[in-house]
Amino acid sequence: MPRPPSGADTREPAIARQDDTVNAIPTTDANATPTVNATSIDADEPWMRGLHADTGYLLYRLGLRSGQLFNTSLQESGLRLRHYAVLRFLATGEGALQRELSTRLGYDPSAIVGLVDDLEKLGFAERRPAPDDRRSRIVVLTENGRAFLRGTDAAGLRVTNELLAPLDQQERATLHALLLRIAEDGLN
Amino acid sequence: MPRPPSGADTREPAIARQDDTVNAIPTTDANATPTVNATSIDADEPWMRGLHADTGYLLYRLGLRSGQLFNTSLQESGLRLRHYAVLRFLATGEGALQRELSTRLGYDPSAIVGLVDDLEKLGFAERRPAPDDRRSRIVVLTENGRAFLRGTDAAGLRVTNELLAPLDQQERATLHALLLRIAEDGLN
DNA sequence: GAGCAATAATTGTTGACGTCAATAGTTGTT
DNA sequence: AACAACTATTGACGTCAACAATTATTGCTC
Repeated sequence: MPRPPSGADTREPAIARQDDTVNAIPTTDANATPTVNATSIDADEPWMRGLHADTGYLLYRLGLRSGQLFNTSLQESGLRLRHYAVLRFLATGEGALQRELSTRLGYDPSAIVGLVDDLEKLGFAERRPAPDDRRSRIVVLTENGRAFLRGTDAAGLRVTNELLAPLDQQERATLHALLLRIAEDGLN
Repeated sequence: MPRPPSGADTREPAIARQDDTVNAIPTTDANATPTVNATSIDADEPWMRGLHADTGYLLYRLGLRSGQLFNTSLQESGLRLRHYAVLRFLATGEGALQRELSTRLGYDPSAIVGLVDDLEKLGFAERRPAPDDRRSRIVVLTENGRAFLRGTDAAGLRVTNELLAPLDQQERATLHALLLRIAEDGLN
């Protein structure tokens, strides 16, 4: 049983397709690669461009690397990137419902449960009953959690620095701005 | 036994406490949060910035989204992003050793095995014995594989377009250039 | 020319992760 | 009082990355 990549992701994430620029195809494929030689068939055929020609793939790959860097930098603290994300989110406000964490961070509600469990176990966060709705729990940072964030802030910056090493300050700023535009688009 | 954040990715199972910075007590939180009020403590403290202030985290998150988009766009073909990556890599050259695929694409050798298995099963690629080293296998694109790439190229472009929707052509170019610089740094 | 370290492909295992379905407790509405 | 919608939670399934171990093979060395 190989790997029939059957259903997985989900239902139609509202793919707003737009062929606007798809039409703008090269049209320069004169040589139809008769034989399979030519050590490096330069990208005169769109479908044989290198992967790095694709911004989407670059994002995918750099995202992986970024996540890995974050995780290794966090590993001695016993947390993972997702815990860190929750902590950082909690630090921006005044505590949040688990539901809120789920939608804002993009994690499944069932994932939030485990993450908050871990954070609670480490004393970095607490669940408190919501006063107005007994179904909800409000998750708040503890003083320990704040201290932890203070302590790992430098490490976080170091990771970002390492990742963006080849860029100067100016370029980092524009990169960040561009990424932010994309991220906010999808209501992340 | 929910999820003790113990050993996972690598060694260092230790939960590891860190008192180092715990001593570095606030100094600016005059109000020791006696209650849980104070609607929004503005980001005058670096460690309570929003997550989106971190380029690394943005990359991580957008990488996820990019991967998902790619996968959903590919799912009807029975392949996943990683298969597509292999195909695209094969298309750039003249076939490759599995070892080569592993190092260049950044996947574990054991992952390559399954990927090539699937591609072979679909008739998109073939394993051939390497003439000079009987340990190695050379993986080559079949004509079917080429046809498949031609067919899905438009879909790939559509995905990238959707992802980068909020950016105009100029901005996409600079984003791509910046990402490429980063990617090539780590020898991807 | 027989041993021996290194290497390529492979198998198997483990933990993290995303998705989905189901359930119990709760809320608001009718 | 009944019912639909919602929150947190549990459990299951499949994908995926990271490793360890194994087999076949190579190249080196003594």
